[in-house]
Amino acid sequence: MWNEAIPDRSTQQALKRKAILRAAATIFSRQGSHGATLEDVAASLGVSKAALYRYVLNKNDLILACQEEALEIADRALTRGEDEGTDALEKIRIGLTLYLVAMMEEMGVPALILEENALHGDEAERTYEKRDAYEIRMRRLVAEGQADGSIVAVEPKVAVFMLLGSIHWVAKWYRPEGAWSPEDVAEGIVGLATRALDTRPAAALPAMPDTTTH
Amino acid sequence: MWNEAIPDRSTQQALKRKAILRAAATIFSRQGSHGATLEDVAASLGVSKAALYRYVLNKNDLILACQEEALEIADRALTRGEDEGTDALEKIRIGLTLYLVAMMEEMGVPALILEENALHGDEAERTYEKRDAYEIRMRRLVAEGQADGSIVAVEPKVAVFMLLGSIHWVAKWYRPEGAWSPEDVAEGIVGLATRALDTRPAAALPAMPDTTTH
Amino acid sequence: MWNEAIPDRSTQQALKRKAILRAAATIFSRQGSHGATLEDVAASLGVSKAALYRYVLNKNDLILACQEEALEIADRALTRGEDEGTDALEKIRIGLTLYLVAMMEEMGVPALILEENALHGDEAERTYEKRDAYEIRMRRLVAEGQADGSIVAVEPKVAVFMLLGSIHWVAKWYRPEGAWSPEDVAEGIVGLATRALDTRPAAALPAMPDTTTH
Amino acid sequence: MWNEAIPDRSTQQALKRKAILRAAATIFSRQGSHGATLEDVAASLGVSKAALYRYVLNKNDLILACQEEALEIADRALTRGEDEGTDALEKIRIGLTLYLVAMMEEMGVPALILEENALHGDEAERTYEKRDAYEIRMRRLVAEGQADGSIVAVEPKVAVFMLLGSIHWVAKWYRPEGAWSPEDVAEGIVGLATRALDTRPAAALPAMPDTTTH
DNA sequence: AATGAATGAGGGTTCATTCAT
DNA sequence: TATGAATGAACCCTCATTCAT
Repeated sequence: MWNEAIPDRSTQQALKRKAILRAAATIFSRQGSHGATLEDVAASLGVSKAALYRYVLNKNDLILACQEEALEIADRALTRGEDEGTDALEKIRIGLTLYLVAMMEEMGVPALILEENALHGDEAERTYEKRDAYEIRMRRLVAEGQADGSIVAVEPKVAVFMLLGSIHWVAKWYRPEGAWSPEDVAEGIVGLATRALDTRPAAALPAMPDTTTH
Repeated sequence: MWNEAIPDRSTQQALKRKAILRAAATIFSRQGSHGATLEDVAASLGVSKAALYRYVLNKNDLILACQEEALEIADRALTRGEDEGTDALEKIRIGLTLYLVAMMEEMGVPALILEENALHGDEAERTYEKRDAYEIRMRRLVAEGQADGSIVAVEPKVAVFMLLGSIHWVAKWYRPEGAWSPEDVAEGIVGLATRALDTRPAAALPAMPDTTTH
Repeated sequence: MWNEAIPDRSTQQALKRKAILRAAATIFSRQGSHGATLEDVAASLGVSKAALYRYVLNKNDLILACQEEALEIADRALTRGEDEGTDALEKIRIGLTLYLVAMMEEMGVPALILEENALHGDEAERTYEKRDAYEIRMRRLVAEGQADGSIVAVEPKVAVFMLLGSIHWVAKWYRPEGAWSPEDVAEGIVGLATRALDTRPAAALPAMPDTTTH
Repeated sequence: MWNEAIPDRSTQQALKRKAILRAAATIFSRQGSHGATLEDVAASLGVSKAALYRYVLNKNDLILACQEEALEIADRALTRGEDEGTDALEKIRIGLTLYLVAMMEEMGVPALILEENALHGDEAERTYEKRDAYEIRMRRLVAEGQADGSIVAVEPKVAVFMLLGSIHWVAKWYRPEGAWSPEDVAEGIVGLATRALDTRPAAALPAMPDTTTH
């Protein structure tokens, strides 16, 4: 009854692992996976480098786990987009917006940009496949939008690359300390990027809090 | 490996340095500056690692030079855009398109993406300033476009981040062996990205050669 | 009075320490003291690594204790050999045979082979001295055998090294799961090794159970 | 013509690799492969740890190479024994003696004793097979000797284990600074060990230079 | 001008050891 | 008493950099 709040051991473990992923994602995202040391990650959590190894197999495993987490968030977000959107463009808009917000909340970073040779090992193959699957899913939505009249005629691949570029780039410039909330940023950037595909683009776009520091 | 014509000594030097920058840019862009070794760069040129040190001070200098080169190309491209475009949106469109094409031709990569801590040293400060100056220049153009009626009302910062994200992301997916020429890619992606800002967006966009491998 | 059967605390302690030594000896003998981790030892006992520290000072102490145990077994065996053997060769034969059997039974390994730098600390000196003392005792027996006519003329040192090599090597090849019992092995290998010294060597040697797996 | 004596680059490389193997074998033999660090090996050659990596893939490769070298020496020695010996016992005697001498001369150690888990990787499997092949070859010779009447009736496996134990153990006690030359040691220990198998054992054995330090 | 060789510094990983529970 | 968690030291390995040739 009253020990509901006391998490058992395995929950503790999971929480700590989650915290490590979060810290790692932030650092990987900024410095690149090769430029980030486990020492960096550990220091940002106030623990020793060796302590990480109770929660993570090795650096590669950590990178992989971050990427997997991001992909799952992306997938879940897109699924909700498909459920809630009325046309394909709206599905994409919702999917990407939720992705950015969820990443910020759960991982502390808007997106995870990895170098080409960041992942290796058998597990990595499967992760790359998931990433490809996500892109294909997006392309299908673009094609769907062209069928339902919500999206203009463009090569779907280019459309998706353009969207993902805009989205992922947020990791390069967004600072949580700034004046914009995660929602501001997500709606602002996704609203703008999807306008490129919109067959009936609005004249005005969501306003964002003014700031001189950004 | 690097026998061109036989110009005088200092021209030779300059040519070889240029070749090194090109090779380095490609590799840095793919693997990140920390994930790429000088051995990688040297190997891609068919020379020994030690040979690089005749043309480059050290790894940091090499990274810096790549970044400087890219910024100069971006600046030159934008200047031509400003000269040739009739309204601000067109200036941007031309500036970005020329940037992508020139990068491909001169550096072998559509863009150079660097990690946050890739540059260090005194020289690096100045380079960061140049990069900021370029972004500010872009933002001014967006504001100009909002004044001249070619660009919709959006926070200029967001507009520029969205454009640069789309543009830089090309480095992640473009493969020169593919069916799309540098011009195809540049026009395709810039055309789409700038449509997001367009007050009078076209219904159709430039078609691209069909391909199943992309 | 009535708690005779219930071993008191210190007996319990001693029993567990003995079990740890046994487990450790087996693992050290196979993997070398440096190649074996305390984790390995603990796992083979089904306890946690930290638990070992209740019974053992540290890894060095554990190694030392194993070696001491082995030396005591060797000494006791040789003493029985001297008591029971009629000539020096027989004393040696009995001493070595009993050693192998006792090691198997008490320590789980036929012999403990340690690397040169396995032991360190002050205690280690005394252990090395005991080991030397055992070798000297063996050499004296060889000399005694040359006097009583049971052992051929050889440099006693070489004779002892040859005997101990044969004996210790058993640790490298003997597998308790195999077809040979500890007694088979001990009599077989000691019988053969001592035949090298025998002035009246038998034409035949003790037969061993046939096996194709060894 | 006159630069015959100047070894070309690849010969230099081979020489240095050989020197590394020699140094490593000595240290591995004394401290065990796990107890020896590459720092130890490098220091004994007066070079830096990193320098080793120009000649060796990694530590495992180094261990493997040492073992391979020892096995080749053993094989060559046994082949010469088979060529030169008149009966099987003499073949073994020659083969083992040459092995010990050659190991001392070429590797600086009389034998290489490795822990059970010293080798790993795909290559290791093949090395273990070679080692097994050598033992089988020895057992066949024992059987041959029982057929030609030179060797007494014993289980060949036990005979070979006893011989190899005596031989390998030399690594534990032989010191090149001592009064015994490699030949003294080899003939002394092999002479004694093979006497155990001899159907017509000599009454006396080769004398060895007297020494009180051994 | 170019290269092979060598090195020091740094990062990933393991492990003996300690400590709070 | 026993364990999970944490750590510092040590080791393997890589790589930017230098140097002799």
